[in-house]
Amino acid sequence: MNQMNKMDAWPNEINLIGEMRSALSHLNKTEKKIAQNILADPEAATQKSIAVLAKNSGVSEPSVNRFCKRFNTTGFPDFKLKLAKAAVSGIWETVHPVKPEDDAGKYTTKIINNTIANLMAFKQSVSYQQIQLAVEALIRAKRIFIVGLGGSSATAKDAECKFFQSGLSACNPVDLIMQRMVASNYDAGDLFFLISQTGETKEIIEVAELAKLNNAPIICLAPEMSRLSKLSTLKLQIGRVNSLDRLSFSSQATYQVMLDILAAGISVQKNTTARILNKDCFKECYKVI
Amino acid sequence: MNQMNKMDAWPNEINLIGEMRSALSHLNKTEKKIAQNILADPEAATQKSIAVLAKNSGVSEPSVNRFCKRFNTTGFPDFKLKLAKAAVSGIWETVHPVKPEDDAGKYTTKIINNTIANLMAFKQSVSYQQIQLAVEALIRAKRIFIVGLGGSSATAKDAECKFFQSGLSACNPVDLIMQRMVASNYDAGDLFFLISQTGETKEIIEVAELAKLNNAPIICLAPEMSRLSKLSTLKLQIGRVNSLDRLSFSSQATYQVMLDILAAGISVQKNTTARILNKDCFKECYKVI
DNA sequence: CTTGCTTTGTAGTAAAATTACAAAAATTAT
DNA sequence: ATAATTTTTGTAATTTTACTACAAAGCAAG
Repeated sequence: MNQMNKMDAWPNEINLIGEMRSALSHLNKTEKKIAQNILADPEAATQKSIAVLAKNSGVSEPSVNRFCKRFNTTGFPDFKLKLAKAAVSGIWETVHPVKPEDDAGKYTTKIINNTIANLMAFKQSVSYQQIQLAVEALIRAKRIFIVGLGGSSATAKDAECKFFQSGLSACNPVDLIMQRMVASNYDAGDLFFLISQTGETKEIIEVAELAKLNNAPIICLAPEMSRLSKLSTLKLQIGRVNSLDRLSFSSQATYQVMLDILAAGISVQKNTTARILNKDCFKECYKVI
Repeated sequence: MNQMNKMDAWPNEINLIGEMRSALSHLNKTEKKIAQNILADPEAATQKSIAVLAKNSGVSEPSVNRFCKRFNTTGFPDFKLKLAKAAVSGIWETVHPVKPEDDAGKYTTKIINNTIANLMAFKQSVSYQQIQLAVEALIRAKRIFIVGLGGSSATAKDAECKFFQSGLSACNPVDLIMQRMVASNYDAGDLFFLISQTGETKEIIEVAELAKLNNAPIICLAPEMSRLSKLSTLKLQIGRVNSLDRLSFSSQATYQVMLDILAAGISVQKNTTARILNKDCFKECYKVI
């Protein structure tokens, strides 16, 4: 329980640098001076006294103190502590773009950090209620049809596998004609689970429209405000990726984590004891088919 | 580079808690009191003043100060800073299991935090050199055959998609007979990319053995020391999951991130300008087929 | 048991951070 | 445009915190 509280408190502490960065535009002149001075080398800032930092930033000591308190810290020492934690975690910005001159060490670190940053953002934006509703709907459904195209086809396959392992009847039609067939032949108890990273792909929207014509329930895993999202009964929204640069973005992992969460929810809700992933289990699964 | 140096400097700073623990037996009475008090809850210790910590430990303030200096710190504040860093890194090692009584908020938080913890651990254990070698091998290959079964089938599909988008010739045979066919008909320039979360599944090891018989190069994405790993030419090793409990583990996301890293590496290496993920790109991709 | 060494604590000092308040800047109303 | 009000920033004093010098206590060897 103590552990739990610690876990809830952790990301905010770790992301202090990220918070400063994103707050930068809303800060006034004096605050901006301080923020920029710290962000220039956060690691070094943790070694400075308030007097030195104030002088370097060209402001007074109380200004630095007030600045610290604005970022949910009790004062300068507490701020430095949290800054040190943030510096260690390495998650400085929301997105570190991969550059052509990066070596293996650099792009590896960047991709991992970006993924973590995305997950942290996701954690803050995610709606537990929507997850709860989705879990209930998935369990209630007699058949679940999962559709994802292009980059999301792997995610769809993953969903099929995870839902199936949780004891649900999940099916992932891969070809377009099959998808349309399924969507047009809605039967009571069917549920559509549509996945799209853009939420705007023509073909998946067609599937959604067909399903909607038959008043079929649709759960979507898509960015908020997207066309697919608007067509859906229940929206599991994931923040739109900031950049379209394929090298840097790593939101797909977030989609996969959402599936992990749903699978966990299903198992918890069904009071299923955790299933062990071994050969016996596999045999058992395949027997059902 | 700055990033790099910081990472090199890590262990000494981060291991303060470990250092204290291992030094415990060589410490005298007073020092031991202090160490035990700090180790009981390092996180809490970072919030205390030297006076409080001294009183709690039943020693005087200068004793605490001297204690700090013994651990290569300039004094108490510096010690606290390093302690905080160490405490943060410790969180990454912890995996919190999902429990049947957890509500949506709790299991969601746990799954996300576990995934982040896995990624942090991955970041520390990953070999840049192996990634570099894998990227080079992938680019050199004329044809890449990707195989993943069960839970890894989605990851394999994902790999196919990502490699293909990076301009490589990737193919993901899904049925077993096709996989064996491909493995038995090795041609110069072929490369096998085998994915397994256990590294022990019989069917994928068969594929690896067939490929090995033909002296085909094999890159594997599997836990270290697994049978699959031993059969491979180049090993992209991902730490084995601590627990087999399917509810809690979330290492699959780590596999996906590894693919993101490889895709980034391929693009960087090929000096490809980042490809924009839009309809035009898709059309272009399909033309190649 | 006393001498010399090490360890620990006390008291005083220095440094660092915070608060209270006043001055300056910015905003609003006249 | 200017006076009044609010907000922001800095100065100075206070308080808290950490450190140092030195003395006392504990311990070991002669």
